[in-house]
Amino acid sequence: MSDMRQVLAAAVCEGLESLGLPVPDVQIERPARPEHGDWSTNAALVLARQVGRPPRDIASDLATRLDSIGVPHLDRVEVAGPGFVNFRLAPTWLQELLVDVVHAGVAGYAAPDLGRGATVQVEFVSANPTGPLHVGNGWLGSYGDAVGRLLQRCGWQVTREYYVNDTGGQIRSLGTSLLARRRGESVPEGGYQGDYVADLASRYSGPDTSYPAPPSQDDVVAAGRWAADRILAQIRSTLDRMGILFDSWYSQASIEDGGAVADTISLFDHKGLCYVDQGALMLRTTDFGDSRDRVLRKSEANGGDYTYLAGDLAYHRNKFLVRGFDRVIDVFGADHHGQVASLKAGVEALGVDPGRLDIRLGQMVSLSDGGDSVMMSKRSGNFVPLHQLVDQIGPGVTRLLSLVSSIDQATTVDLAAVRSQSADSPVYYVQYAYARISAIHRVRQQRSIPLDPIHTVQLSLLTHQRELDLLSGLSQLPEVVAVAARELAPHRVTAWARELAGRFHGFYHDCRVMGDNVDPALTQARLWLVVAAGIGLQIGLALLGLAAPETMLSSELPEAPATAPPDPALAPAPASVDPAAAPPDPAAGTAE
RNA sequence: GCCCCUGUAGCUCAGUUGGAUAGAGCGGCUGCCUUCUAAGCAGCGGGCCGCAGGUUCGAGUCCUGCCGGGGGCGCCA
Repeated sequence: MSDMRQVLAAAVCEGLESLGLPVPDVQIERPARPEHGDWSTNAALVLARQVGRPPRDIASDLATRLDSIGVPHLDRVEVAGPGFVNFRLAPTWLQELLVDVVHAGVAGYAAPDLGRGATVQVEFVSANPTGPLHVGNGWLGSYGDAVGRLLQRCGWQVTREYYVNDTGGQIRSLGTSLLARRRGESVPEGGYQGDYVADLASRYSGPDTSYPAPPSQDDVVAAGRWAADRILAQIRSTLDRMGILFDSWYSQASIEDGGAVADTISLFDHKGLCYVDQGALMLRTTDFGDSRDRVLRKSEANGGDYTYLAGDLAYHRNKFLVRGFDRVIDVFGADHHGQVASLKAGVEALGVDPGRLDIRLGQMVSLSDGGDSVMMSKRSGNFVPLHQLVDQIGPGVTRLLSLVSSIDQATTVDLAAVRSQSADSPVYYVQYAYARISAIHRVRQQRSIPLDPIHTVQLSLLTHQRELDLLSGLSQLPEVVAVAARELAPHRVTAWARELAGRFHGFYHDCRVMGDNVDPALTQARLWLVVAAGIGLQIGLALLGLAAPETMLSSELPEAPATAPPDPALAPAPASVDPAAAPPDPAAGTAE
């Protein structure tokens, strides 16, 4: 596998050393403008001050030296601008890359082993089962899911987990609301007002509370748990539709019932980190950077229950010390910002290196409908549920919409605009490119055109700018995947996939693969280029959790696009292509 | 008051550890289907990258200060 950046970096180092110059942090970058070459380095600019010579002098010395070193594929070295050294490569570079892509296949290309088998738990969504998911849950859901796919591709052992908050006051409140509805009474202040509660109440066959006596605590909890189970099933089904998958659903009640909260607190106590203040049991989180100490167990006057933090720390003790994850990523909404400092402090108090805990806050998603903002309040029951949006625009469009921008960016979803533009969604742009690739392979088979083994094909015929642009796009995927995984930023993959689809459409338009006017040798080269583009798109689409459809007929475009559910089989689909032998089925392994 | 995120084209957003003349989609206008799907391609128009300083050979990107937007600072979860 030829990593051009490394090859060039090594050459630049060698060149500088042979000139007797110090070797700085050599940066090899891809210039934005084609006239600046395929790659460039700023080494001369960085060195200028240190050495006390004009940057262009250094650059031109370096350029002549590099010319004589004999770097593979290097066509020309030029000095430009304030002192850049620009590299222009021969097309052989990209033709060789094509072979690399085909050999590596979907499973092997752009799969840097960054995790080296370390375990990572990604916890996300974790919405309370007291009502349907809202759109914001969906956004962070596809984010967490995509992060899981990315890390998995990059050599981590990933566990995606939903923490089910199935205990405590919210469940009681849900039970109270349910029973009130069942008796035909209005839901009490602070209860859950949504229609789904009335709906559930009509189906609840629990204790008959139609008699005047008030329901007991047991009745309330039983009703609440019953309702939470039903709601959780709905949540699951919505997430399934969007291809947001979990390996584990972890019950908060199971933690509390197992006594883990008490165990965790006694662990703190043994370390001398606890004290009692006004009847409440406190944890010295200020010892670990928090702005104030936090309550673990409320005073008797306040009910004497454990706080949410105590449960959360027990849960994190479970993650790090019981299940032993090397790394934990918590994906929260920005409205949980207030708990970050105490959670991090508490984890450190457990004796865990806080660097192993990564808390990612997703900024808020707000909705508007043609300019009027739409409120989202679960308790009032006045909000747009995620499943409704999915019904309207389809899971694929919803999913990609949530993966185009960074989660650091607060977004406003204009429902009116999204509905009217869903047919123009970038997801179709990318999927259509894949469908075109599939169509080319279908037609090839229909016309009984053979696909010769790649080592017998004249890839040097691939010199059209469109062909080279497409290959250049493919060459960027490994670094895009690596950066996206490092920054936990799947939207970078989205940007790449759109870009690559664009390059493919351009190629498709200008470069006919098969036909009477096309030299058969060129057909062969282009067919392999199409195979490679398909591999790249499959990788990108799988990372984003989107289907790679073999056909998209415009007659099926109508107003309500019913996108097939995304591939549940996760990232690297096992569609390896044997480059030496038979023609591949471009869509193998990405079935629905 | 303090903490986190953020301000880029009419709208929604990209912009790779600071790189050369800032990009895409949508919307507007104009061309291109006898060929492997026009859900496509090509072109035109659209910008004081919130403002002001600073660091640097070089700042949309880093630092400081203002201005604007969102979120958070519970014995709630």
